Amino acid sequence: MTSPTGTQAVDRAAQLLIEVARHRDPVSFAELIAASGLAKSTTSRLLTALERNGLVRRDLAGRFSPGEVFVSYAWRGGAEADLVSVAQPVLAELGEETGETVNLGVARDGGLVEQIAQVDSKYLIGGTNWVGLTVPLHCAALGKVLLAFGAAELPKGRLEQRTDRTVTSRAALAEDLAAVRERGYAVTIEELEPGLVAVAAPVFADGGIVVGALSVSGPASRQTAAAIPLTARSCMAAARSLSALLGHERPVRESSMSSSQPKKTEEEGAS
Amino acid sequence: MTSPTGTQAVDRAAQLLIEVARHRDPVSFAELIAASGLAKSTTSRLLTALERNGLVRRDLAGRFSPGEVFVSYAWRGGAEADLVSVAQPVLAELGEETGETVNLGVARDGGLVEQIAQVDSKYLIGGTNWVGLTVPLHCAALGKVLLAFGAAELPKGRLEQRTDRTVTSRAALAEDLAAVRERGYAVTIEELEPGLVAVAAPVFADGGIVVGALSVSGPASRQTAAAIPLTARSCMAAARSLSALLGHERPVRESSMSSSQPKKTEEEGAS
DNA sequence: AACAATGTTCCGTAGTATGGAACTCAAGAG
DNA sequence: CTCTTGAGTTCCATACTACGGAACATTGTT
Repeated sequence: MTSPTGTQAVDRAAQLLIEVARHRDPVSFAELIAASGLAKSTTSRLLTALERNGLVRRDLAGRFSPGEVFVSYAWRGGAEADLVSVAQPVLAELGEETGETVNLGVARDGGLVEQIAQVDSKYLIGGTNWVGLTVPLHCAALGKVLLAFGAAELPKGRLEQRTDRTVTSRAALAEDLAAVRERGYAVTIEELEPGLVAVAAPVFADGGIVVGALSVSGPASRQTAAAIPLTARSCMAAARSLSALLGHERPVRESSMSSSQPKKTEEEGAS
Repeated sequence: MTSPTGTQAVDRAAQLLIEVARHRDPVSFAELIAASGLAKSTTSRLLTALERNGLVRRDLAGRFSPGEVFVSYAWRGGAEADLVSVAQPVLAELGEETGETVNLGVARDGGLVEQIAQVDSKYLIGGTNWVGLTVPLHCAALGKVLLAFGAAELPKGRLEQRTDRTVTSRAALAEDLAAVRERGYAVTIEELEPGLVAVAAPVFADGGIVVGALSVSGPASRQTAAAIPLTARSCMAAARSLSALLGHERPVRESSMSSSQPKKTEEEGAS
């Protein structure tokens, strides 16, 4: 199927590396041979090369885990920085489409969600800059998505009553979250701040893990009951395309590069 | 062990991948050519292969960042799981050596430190199981190390007074942290719980980032003023070897990638 | 002690990766 | 508008590199 020439060794090594990186637990040499279908000697040589370069590590029992390169990438928060930069064009497009304030949020410990990227509303009445701001999970659309899809956990203790519409009963919230899972998006109507309505949808990474959420927020005057489903549709579509960029349910890769790729005449924000 | 034979292509691809993973920002094709000293065509072929396998990603401007494989590893917390398993033997040895309770801790948001691995004391009077437990940063040895080395931040608000020896003044704590940086280890004497003394040292990952801390805790009766420096020495040694396993200050890896290296098979020290 | 299982090294050969050059595409310059 | 320049990909003959079977180490098992 995939027969791009001139990279057999690299492709094989990459497959071994992926096999190691995907598994939650260390992988044995034998499993790697089985998974790759390569000769023992070849596998050994490739793994030694990967190990020498710090891409895999071998434990005392001879099993393999991802190496220092992965570890340091993960610890220095590379994935989050990456998320922001990969997300930027998607946010921009969603902002363009809805005209409202768009945010990307991730879970923080302590029952909070932090907005890590934003595109400002096109209207004069819109959100201020929320980047870096953390808000409670239970009263934010972003937070509800993260809760609903298991990317965050409610803290113990009472749920803060931000407005008179904030849901503070855990039972009521649980129902709400079930609805979120079913619909695929969350809505908060004046639960965080009077007059503020937000819609959010989950962003998945390769492996189906929810890593964040995408939200569209606007004043209740614009985001009426009638408008919300439309906003939600756009938001979900954007979240899906972002997920795709992160490798979630990755589209079938072109087996041959010969077929011309669909041209991207997408103009990027001038800068 | 260092006999790079039969893996030229994989080594080159690995170096390209590392170059991409190390940089905080996307790397351009031209930079990669310069850094690797490879021919354009070769570089292009290798990068295409890495991209096809999801190890690197190419943005709209054609620059490279780490791919989905890295992203999903990082998001599912692979690094932390890895830390625990890599650390286990080191903890065990430190426990053997000191006889006291040994813990590995990492920073959590909200001014807390969580113990993620433990080796129990050999004595009857020792720690209970603290894995999963979180404690405030300012009154734990682990926490002080994380604070001193920039792996955690103090929360706003008052610092909880756990015992009458807990340091609750931010100024006093700052001095304490300066001392920690200088000595290379932190000590808490009955600051978290009466009768409990702990010593902790930082664990670094590749890149010099502090990812966690290693602690030895015991009753004040055993960890006397005289014993503490000795315990600290062991603790620091263990932390250093754990850091080494994570790639910190790893033995000289040719400064970057050796440029202008025509095709001479360099004879690195005789095999 | 002999065996079994697991992983590494050897080595001749086949076939794969290599890099210069040609080519494509896009963006400025004239 | 055409010409030029730069960035990146594809092509292709060559020869060097990676391949894999088998021998060789190294441990663990009966």
